[in-house]
Amino acid sequence: MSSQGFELPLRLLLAFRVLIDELHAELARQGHPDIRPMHGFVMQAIGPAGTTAVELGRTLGVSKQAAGKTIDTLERIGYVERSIDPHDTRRKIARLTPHGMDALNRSARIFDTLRARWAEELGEERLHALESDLRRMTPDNLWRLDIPGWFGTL
Amino acid sequence: MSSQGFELPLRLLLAFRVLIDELHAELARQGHPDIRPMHGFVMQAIGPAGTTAVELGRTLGVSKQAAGKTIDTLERIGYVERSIDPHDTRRKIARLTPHGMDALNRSARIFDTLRARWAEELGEERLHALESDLRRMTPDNLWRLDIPGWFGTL
DNA sequence: ACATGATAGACAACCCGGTTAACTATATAG
DNA sequence: CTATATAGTTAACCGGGTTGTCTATCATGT
Repeated sequence: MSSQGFELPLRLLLAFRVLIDELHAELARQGHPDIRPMHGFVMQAIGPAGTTAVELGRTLGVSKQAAGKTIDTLERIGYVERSIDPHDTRRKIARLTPHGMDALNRSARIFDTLRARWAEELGEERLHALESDLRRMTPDNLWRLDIPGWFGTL
Repeated sequence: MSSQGFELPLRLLLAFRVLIDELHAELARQGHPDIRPMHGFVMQAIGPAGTTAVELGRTLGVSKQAAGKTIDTLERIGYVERSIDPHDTRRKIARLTPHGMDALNRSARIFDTLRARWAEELGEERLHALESDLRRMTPDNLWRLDIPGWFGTL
């Protein structure tokens, strides 16, 4: 009895949170104290070419309003800037500022070093197997989960 | 470049969400459509003996007010009931109702079958290795993470 | 050239799960 | 008996979501 089944999902969440927490501790040390856990993923989704609220909402699987709000806050704290699309004055393209790109680059590097620590701890083979197993059990598209509000709410 | 480092945390989150989503789809089919993703974990934390808001807050690592609110909603939807502690009339002990215990038991069974599906897909050895690796990389205490608000916010 | 329909964005009201601060009521220790 | 600690409640707020409604612009067909 006692259902060890709870163990698996909890460990997955915990592992995620541990990585995210270490990332943000390090990001804070490196000059990005204001950034919030999802901002890195959002900026990753914005990409180098920039995007609009509607597009961002589609790729993240949230409403355009939610995406718009997130862009608002990223703009407010200086990680994103908006400009109107000259070809379609309805559209406002959100692009990463240098500060935003810096955060994204640092996030990537920090994640890489965290992964390296895991590789050290578990061995590269074990870690590789873990990643491959996780890929097997999760959808192809990392972003679009088709679970409403999967971002931000348990 | 291109930092495969994002892959690991995202896959962990995704895997968690996939399990949670399947759990709640099945729970809804089995007569618990109103339950929310964290409620299962909260009820697990409440335990068979019941608990108070302050205690629950401590074990979950959230404020007593947050714990109290969660108990409020669980009470409203009929999964928990409160009664004053005769030995200390300040305390209100929240206990699972039969409906709540039913949800908890079903959750445990569903998680077990989901885990079994993973074992089928990956092989018991691989899954075991995965669980053991996750344990290696995460804190001992599954509940108390000491990340403020780790529940519910990315 | 113009009416019509689709699309982008903004705004409001709300939900959920968190936070801190301030308060009441009870218990306990000196 | 007083002082302090504790349990619970309430209120105001935040971050990230939702839906609904509205305006402005674009694109298309007659």
